[in-house]
Parts: sequence; structure tokens; C-alpha cells
Amino acid sequence: MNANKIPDIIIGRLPVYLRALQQLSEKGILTTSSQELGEIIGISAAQIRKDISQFGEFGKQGTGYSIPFLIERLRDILKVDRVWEVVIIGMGDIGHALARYHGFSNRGFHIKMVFDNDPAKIGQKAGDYEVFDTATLGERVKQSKIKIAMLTVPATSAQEMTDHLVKAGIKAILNYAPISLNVPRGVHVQYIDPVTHLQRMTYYLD
Amino acid sequence: MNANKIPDIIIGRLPVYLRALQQLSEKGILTTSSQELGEIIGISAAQIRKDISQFGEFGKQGTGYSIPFLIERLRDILKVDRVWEVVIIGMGDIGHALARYHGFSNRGFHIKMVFDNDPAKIGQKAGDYEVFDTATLGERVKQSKIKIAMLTVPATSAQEMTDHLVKAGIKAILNYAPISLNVPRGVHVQYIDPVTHLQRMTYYLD
DNA sequence: AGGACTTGTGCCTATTTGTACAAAATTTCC
DNA sequence: GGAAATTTTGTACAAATAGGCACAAGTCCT
Repeated sequence: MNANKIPDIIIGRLPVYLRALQQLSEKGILTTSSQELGEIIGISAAQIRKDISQFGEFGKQGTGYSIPFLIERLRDILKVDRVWEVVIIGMGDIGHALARYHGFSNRGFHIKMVFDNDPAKIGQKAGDYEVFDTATLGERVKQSKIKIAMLTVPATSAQEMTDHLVKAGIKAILNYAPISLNVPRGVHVQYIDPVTHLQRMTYYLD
Repeated sequence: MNANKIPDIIIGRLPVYLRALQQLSEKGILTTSSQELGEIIGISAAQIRKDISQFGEFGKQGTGYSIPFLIERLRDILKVDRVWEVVIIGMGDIGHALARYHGFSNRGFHIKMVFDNDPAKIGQKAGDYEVFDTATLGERVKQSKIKIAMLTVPATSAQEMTDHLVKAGIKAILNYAPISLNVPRGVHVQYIDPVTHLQRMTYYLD
């Protein structure tokens, strides 16, 4: 409803809402309620209503939310109403898997270039991409004004590559290396480490 | 200090602490402080002290924390002082990458079996593993009493596979499919979807 | 002995979540 | 056809949770 500062915890839930909405949309469903959405996602209906109402009154009493409209609003809010170009650093198994993944294009992202430092890989194909030398990373990223990187290098070189990326103007890093990255303010990092995710669950097992 | 209920948000930070400590340990460093740890991870020192103090008085004033001791305590708390057997469902690119990843064994996990439903893959090798038919998943998982699964199948079959896994006694699922899973109480799910992670960051970009 | 560090925690503040209800829209049922 | 029941939102208020500050009390080093 207002342009106040939105808590990051709410921002983190919006992509999940969006994903569920697009899934409903693909089934041809046109409206939903906070109740239904909450059951799909596993979040309370009140929380969903409150999160969404931070940005405007998108629902209608008695009816719920128009799915196409809410998708449009969320894509706008999250700035994925456009296509973001992304680079991948590191063409190991994971980088390769990401390069071949077809789930990016219809959700706001396009892989533009991929890099590795292994001479045996440079110049070869990974998915549809020619693998570039990481030595050329700074210049290529700067020139193309790309803001987002996926980092799939070994932990030992992750910080070094991060420094290069930051210097080249990257503002968002999706880090697959099992290490905490040090970045200046204004650069965002998200972590994907299967082991930390698993360890978070073992606490609750017998 | 007490055996109260520990908030999940704290549990979620412990694996990150553990990872940083093991990294320091590999460098041969024997002690650290909440200050130093906080700078590495990007969390306030007070929060780290408070989190750790939930489980006991592991530090020493003036000195900080013994890294080997704190690692031991965290591994105990998170129950990764043992080795958990894990199955992977889905031998696409990501499942294959996980099957070949060598970062599990020294952090508490061991991949025991891998599955796919594609006749062209069943019986073949994926990493060091023979790919089993998902049709045999229920029986094999039940028999080996495995509690943890990594789910790397397409979104369209993720819920169906989840139901099989739950029925077979799986209590923790690391889900790579871009879909929210419906599971009964007592079954834990962690989500890894690169797109939702990316979308969480685009909000902050220009 | 004194100074520099560092923990664990009490207290306070901020953030986050839950509850409940008026108001609006739709559906049901006579 | 219209009244009553049902559904659902958005929000005010309350409760619960999480995080920051600051300091007494140890510990180490010189």
C-alpha cells in the first residue's frame, strides 16, 4: 500500500508465491485465495495476505486474487518482468548442469556466457555455450553490463573469483561453493550448499 | 545452557558456523572468537555468542573458542557426528552432479543409492553408482532404513516421488524440483531452486 | 600488576507472526 | 428474486520471536 521499506524476509517469500501461482496458471486456473495458496506452499493464509498487501490491494473480497494479475504484479515487484542476463563461472558438473538447465528462460533469466580456467575446457562447448577463459571475465562482464553471476567453482577459488566479479560490476551472486563470501555493501549473495541444507535437517532426525 | 526448544532459525545458522570453523581448522588455526567468526560469515558477534550459548558455555573469556572443541560440539548438536546415508532420486544433470560430488563424505553424508525411472539409465553407472529403477525405491529405502533423500526429478513427478519416499520412511528431503512439496508433519523439506534464489536478489537491483 | 580481550547474559528494542473482525463479494436456497 | 449464509480480503491489535547493546567477570600477555 505504501512505498516503505519492505523486510527482506517478505521479499524471500515472494518468489515462492510467484512459483506456485505460475504452476496454478499452467493448469488454467484463473483465481485463487490466500487460503488455497497457503495450503499449497505451507504458509498461513494470514501471512500471505499480509505480505501481498504490503504492495497494494490486489485481491477482491469474496473472490480472492486474480492469478494472471497477481503474477504480473509479483513479476513487476521482483523485477522479473524483464530478462536478466547471467554468467556462470566454473564449468564443473554443477556449472554444466546449470548451463543445460531449461528452467531459467521463462522465469526471468538468460545465461549469456560461461567461464572456466581449465585450458582443456576453454573453447569447448558446454550446453549451447562456448566456454570462455576466466582471465577474460572482467572485461567481458564489464562490457556487457551483466549484473548477476552464478558461481560454481571450487571453494578454494571462490573468493578470488568473487573479487573479480565484484570489480567487474556484478551485483548479485548465486554461490554454489561451500564457503561464505566476503563482498562489499550493495552486492547480494545467495548460498546454495546441499550439505548445509542437509545438516539443517539432521538436527531434527533421531 | 538448557534443553529448551531451540528456534529453527538458530539451527539454520549452525551449519554455516560449522563450515567456517572447519575451514579455519584446515588452515591449522586452533582458536577463534565470535568477532572473527562473525566477520568471516557476515553476522554480528553478539548473535554468534548468543546462538552458541543456547547449547552450553563452550567459550572461554579472553580467549574465545577452541575450534576443534566447538566443531565437535556443533557436529554433535547437528547430529553429523555420524554418517547419514542418502539416496538420490533422478539422474538428470543435477542428480548426476550430486552423485559425483566429493564434498559429502567429510561432512556427515554418504550417498548410498541412486534412482531413475528412465529405462535407458537404469542399470547404467552414474558416478560410482548403479542406477536403480524408481519402481524398486520403496522397498530398497525401507529395507536400508535410509532417512534422507535428495530429489532431482522434474517438477511434474516431484510430488509423486515425494509420496513414495514418505511412505518408505524418508524423513528429510532436499528438493531441487521447482515446486512446493506437500509432506506430513515430521517430514522435513529444504528447497534448492536457483531461480527463486535469483529472484530474491533482483528485487534489490536497478 | 595492569591493560587488552572476550564470553555469556540481562535488558531493551525491533521485527515478525497470529488473531479476529468489519466490509465487500459471491453463492445458496427457498 | 431476494434474503441469508458463505467466502474472502485487508488491517488493527496483541503476542511472540529475534536481534542489538552493554557490561560484569574471567583470561591472557607483557
